[in-house]
Amino acid sequence: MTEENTYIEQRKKKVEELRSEGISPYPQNLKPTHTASEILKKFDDKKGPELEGLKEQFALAGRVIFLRSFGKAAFLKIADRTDKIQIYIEKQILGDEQFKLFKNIDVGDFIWVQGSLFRTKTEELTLKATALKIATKTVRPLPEKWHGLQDIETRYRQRYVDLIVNPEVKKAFLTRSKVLQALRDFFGKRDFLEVETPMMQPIPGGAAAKPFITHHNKLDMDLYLRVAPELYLKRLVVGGLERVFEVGRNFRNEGISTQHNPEFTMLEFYQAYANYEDLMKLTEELLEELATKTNGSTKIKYEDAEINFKSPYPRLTMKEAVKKYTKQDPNKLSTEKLVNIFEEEVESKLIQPTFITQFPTDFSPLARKNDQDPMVADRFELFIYGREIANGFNELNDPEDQAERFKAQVEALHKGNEEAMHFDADYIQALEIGLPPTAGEGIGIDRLVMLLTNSSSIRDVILFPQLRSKEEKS
RNA sequence: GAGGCGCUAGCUCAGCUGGUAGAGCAUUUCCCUUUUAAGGAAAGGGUCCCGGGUUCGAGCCCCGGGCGCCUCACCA
Repeated sequence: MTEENTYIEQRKKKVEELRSEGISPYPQNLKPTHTASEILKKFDDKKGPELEGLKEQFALAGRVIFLRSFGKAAFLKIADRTDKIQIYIEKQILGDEQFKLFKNIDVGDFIWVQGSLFRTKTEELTLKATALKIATKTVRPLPEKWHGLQDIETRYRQRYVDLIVNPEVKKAFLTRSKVLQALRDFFGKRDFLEVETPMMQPIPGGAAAKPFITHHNKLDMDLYLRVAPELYLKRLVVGGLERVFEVGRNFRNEGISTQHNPEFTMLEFYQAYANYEDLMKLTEELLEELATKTNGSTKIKYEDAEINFKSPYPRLTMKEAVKKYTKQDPNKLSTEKLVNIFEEEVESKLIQPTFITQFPTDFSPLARKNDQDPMVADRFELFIYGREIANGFNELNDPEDQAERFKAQVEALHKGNEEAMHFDADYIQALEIGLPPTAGEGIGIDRLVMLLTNSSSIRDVILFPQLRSKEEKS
């Protein structure tokens, strides 16, 4: 049971009133002929007299988001998926019976209206209703019109309300959708195949992260929610799918923050015969395209910064970056110290898109060693606004080397490092069948969308972010 | 996990030094045929997050708990 209040009681009474008059509060088959934006666009430049000369009738459907009544006339606004448009109601035009029906309508209800167009005294394009139907009677009130819904917790828990009353929220998710569409186009054009690999994996792999565990009853086996699709995607390259990409959810059993949600969306792609330098170039092209398609420009505003996605992006080795941004001599540092100092002192300074290359091999168990310096891997990460956005490298395709790396990981796992990788014998077998020279990359889509929508929290780009459940009273 | 801040009407918020719980919007009723935060008149609406404690008396003070946000830690 949900909690009741006088608002809901009053509106449930209205539902009963409708029923007692033989009107369904939840009817079907009410078809609009137009959308709000179609009408607003098409008649944008038409003056009042021109509109009133039109014989055309327009049927619209949407949610009433605004209502102002004057006794025998009223203005209301309805919102459909495209836009908002004003409706004018007049008793004389609508007739007594329909006007009585209108009196039953509250803000929040869905209605269907038909009528002609005109302009009000203030030149607002408005539909003059000649017919009106209730499409869905609603019983719970929406937040008030000025302040809307501010409470962050309620916004996340009741995203459906947030989407109705906070337009910028809808806009962010439209942008997110555009990003996904654009990146599919981008890889499609380049002959990449979109694939789907298991989210439930018997052996978690592909990233250093603590997995969620679940259980399959019939098989009586534990399964892990994937922390990355990487090892499966490379199996596909072994199988001859030379260019693959997957965009989908990864799950990591870690803390939650403005940068972390337990389930998040990752793009991973693999290209045979490419190397990590090719991928840096590809990444530059991709980000330029995504920024342009979502913001109309390669320059975007993010918090206090202006970020320019125009390529090329500076490339620094990790050691060069430490040298440039700190007072440390990178050659005198241990591998661990180097990485620590990089993370603590350098990352936050990488505001404009910057590639950092040559990561220590010890920290890159799936990456191919550099031919000149086996201590480092041919790997890069892309940082923007101090955040890691992408991670790519030449794939390690030497099965013996990979087996050694797995063994080191398993050792770490046994020492209590819950994020270390497991030994994946089948993956080694796949490498024995043969992975052509390949480079691969992962891009954190949520974090990228944060940048493109100027969102400070990952929760603002995930429709239903993970929250602790509240005590249910039901 | 630690610290800080917050939780009061459907929504947004006020509530002083502990003394009968408030406003705006919204709702209900009445008036109102071109409004743009429409206007006028009246009315109703509260588990002050939860549980203890102190007190003659707690929204306010103390203790414990819940949920959220932020910072840090953790986390590629």
